[in-house]
Amino acid sequence: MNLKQLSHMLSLSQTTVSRALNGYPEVNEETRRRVMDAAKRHGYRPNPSARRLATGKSGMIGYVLPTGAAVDIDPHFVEFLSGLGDYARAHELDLVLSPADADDEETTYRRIVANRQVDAVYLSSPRPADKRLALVNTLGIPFIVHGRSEGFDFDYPYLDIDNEGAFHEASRLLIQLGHKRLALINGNERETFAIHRERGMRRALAANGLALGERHIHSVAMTEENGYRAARRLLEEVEPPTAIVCSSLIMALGVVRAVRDLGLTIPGDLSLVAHDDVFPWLRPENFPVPLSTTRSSIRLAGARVAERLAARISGLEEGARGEVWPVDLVVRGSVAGAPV
Amino acid sequence: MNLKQLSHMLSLSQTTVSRALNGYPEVNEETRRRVMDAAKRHGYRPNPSARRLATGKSGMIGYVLPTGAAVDIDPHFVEFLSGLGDYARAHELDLVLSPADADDEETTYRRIVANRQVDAVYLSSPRPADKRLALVNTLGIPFIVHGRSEGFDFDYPYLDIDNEGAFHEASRLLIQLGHKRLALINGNERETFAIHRERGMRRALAANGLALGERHIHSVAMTEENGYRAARRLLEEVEPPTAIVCSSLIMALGVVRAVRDLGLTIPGDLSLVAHDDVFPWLRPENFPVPLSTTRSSIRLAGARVAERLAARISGLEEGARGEVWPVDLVVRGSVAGAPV
DNA sequence: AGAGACTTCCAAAGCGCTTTGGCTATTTTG
DNA sequence: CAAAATAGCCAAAGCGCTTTGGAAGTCTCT
Repeated sequence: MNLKQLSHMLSLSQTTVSRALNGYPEVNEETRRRVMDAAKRHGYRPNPSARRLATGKSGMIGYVLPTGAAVDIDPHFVEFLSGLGDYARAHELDLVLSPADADDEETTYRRIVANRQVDAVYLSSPRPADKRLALVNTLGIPFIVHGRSEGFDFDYPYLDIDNEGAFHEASRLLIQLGHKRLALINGNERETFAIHRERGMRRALAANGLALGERHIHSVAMTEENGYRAARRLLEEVEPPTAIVCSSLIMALGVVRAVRDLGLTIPGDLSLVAHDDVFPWLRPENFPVPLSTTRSSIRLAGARVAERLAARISGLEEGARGEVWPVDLVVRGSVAGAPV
Repeated sequence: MNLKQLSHMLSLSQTTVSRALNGYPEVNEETRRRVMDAAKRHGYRPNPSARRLATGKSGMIGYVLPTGAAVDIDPHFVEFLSGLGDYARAHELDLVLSPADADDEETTYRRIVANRQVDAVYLSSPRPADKRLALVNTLGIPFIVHGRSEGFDFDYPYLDIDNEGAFHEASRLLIQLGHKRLALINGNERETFAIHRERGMRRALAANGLALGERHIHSVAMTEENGYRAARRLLEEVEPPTAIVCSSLIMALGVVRAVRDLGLTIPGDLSLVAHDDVFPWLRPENFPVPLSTTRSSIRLAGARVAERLAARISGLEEGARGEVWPVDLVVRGSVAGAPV
């Protein structure tokens, strides 16, 4: 059932039927009703390919997926996606994943924009002065960044959590508990979120006359193994830290293992706080010692990004509005006063 | 730069240029070269929307993503995706994720097929007599199932691992080590992979005059917490199992925690084997006691599915070819002879 | 040399929608 | 009451590609 057939049944022109369906004003309400009715009754659905060709709009949002033998997709991605899907489903928005060589995402961005394959894109894990962001900005496709960049002379729309605030609060708590030697096991130091977290921690330390030693900060890919290694190295120092703040639950697993291997205890010998993106399959309250966390649901962020992308596509949202979500500090058994 | 312009520059018809570019035989090789050259020089890329409308082919593969507030996307998904992307990237294939209400995926399948949004789809986590599979089969869109179903009177193309064989081998090993009370912590019992694993285990037990008691099998969503709970319940029985086979590394984390909580040890009191889909961020060799596993890279499976989908789209693969990959049994420190 | 068979190219008709630029009644306005 | 404005509809021109159905030119064969 296509427009031609439908309009023929109704003895109307394609123009009128199209307009009636798309809510244009220049059509009699009575006529519109007739059209809508017939459309529903016959299950007419405009052919998206045709509509695309005519309008240039695809009804899809895009994401360029960096891939490569050495590239691992962040497990957070799936949770974000989950939230995105929650919103997108209700609006019949599809998501197009365009796999790209991690070393050359530009080509792919250019392609999907030139081809008008998607109406908007979102970027994640941005870095300072991220080239993708500059690119997408000049290409002129609607977009939203999940996270933030730095060092641009233009503004851009983003959704981020208050990473700096979160780690500032976590550190402040530990300091108040008497800890003086804090350490940070962070994510990739080139990503903005990691920079912000470090900044928040340094700020809290500085405010109390403390500092984060060169050796007390590890920036690594967020795997269990890296968490373990970093923790081992930290705890085997001459003057080991008495508290660790860690950028992910997965790394925290490794930290816990290291602590055990060394015959230490949490929170007796070491206080531990980690950031929790809220995975359904790994929860901080179920750690051997319930883990204190800075918590922010990445899933909700996904839903919000989808919502804002939809708004931008339909022109409801404009400009470079940045949105920063506060982060909860959830205190559980893994923190205690500094050992004497 | 569109076809019209390009053909005009070359003083050729659109027909000829189109054919030259698409490798049709009825064009002089000399002409083809000229066309190819000019196309490359001017960076001509056919507009996919137009091509789609004309051919009905979209150059994309689809996946219907079940979503909902209570629905969690499997973390395996991201690894599978990673593999899929590896292949797809090289072939400029994009992946369309269509979020669907988990209780009504049918509507979405029908939509993407009717709209010809994608050239092929893949299904994952199939169940016996899975409705999606029957649907997709009648809708006549090329597809591949990642995993297997059961109870259909038709064949279908799939890629699966030998879950039954894997758990058979794992169980056999444990039995050979003298274990008589084995337990299984499985995934959702309605999914075929879980059924196959249980079957493999039962077969190994039966071959040795043993059985899997009602109470010695838990089928749960694969989270750390569920692994913990199942293990607790198992180990607090009057006659607790001396060996557990577990369907995922994430649940195995919970098992290890339970064992510790109860003051038991691995492998002294309990031998443990888990299935490993090969996550980059959680590796069995890094468990407190290195974990024995049945191993199969889900990432490679993703790449293979993409490859086969591409082959089906282009007509290179036909029929209902099923492909079953063997699974490695990797023995590490978590298994030992049964306690006396 | 003329018929038949290739080879090589082209004009034009789709694909199914949106949108521009009228055209005809009907209503409003001065 | 004529002129102007408005409401409601339509024909046709895109969007940019593929593909059908020739047509013209070149070879081959008898």
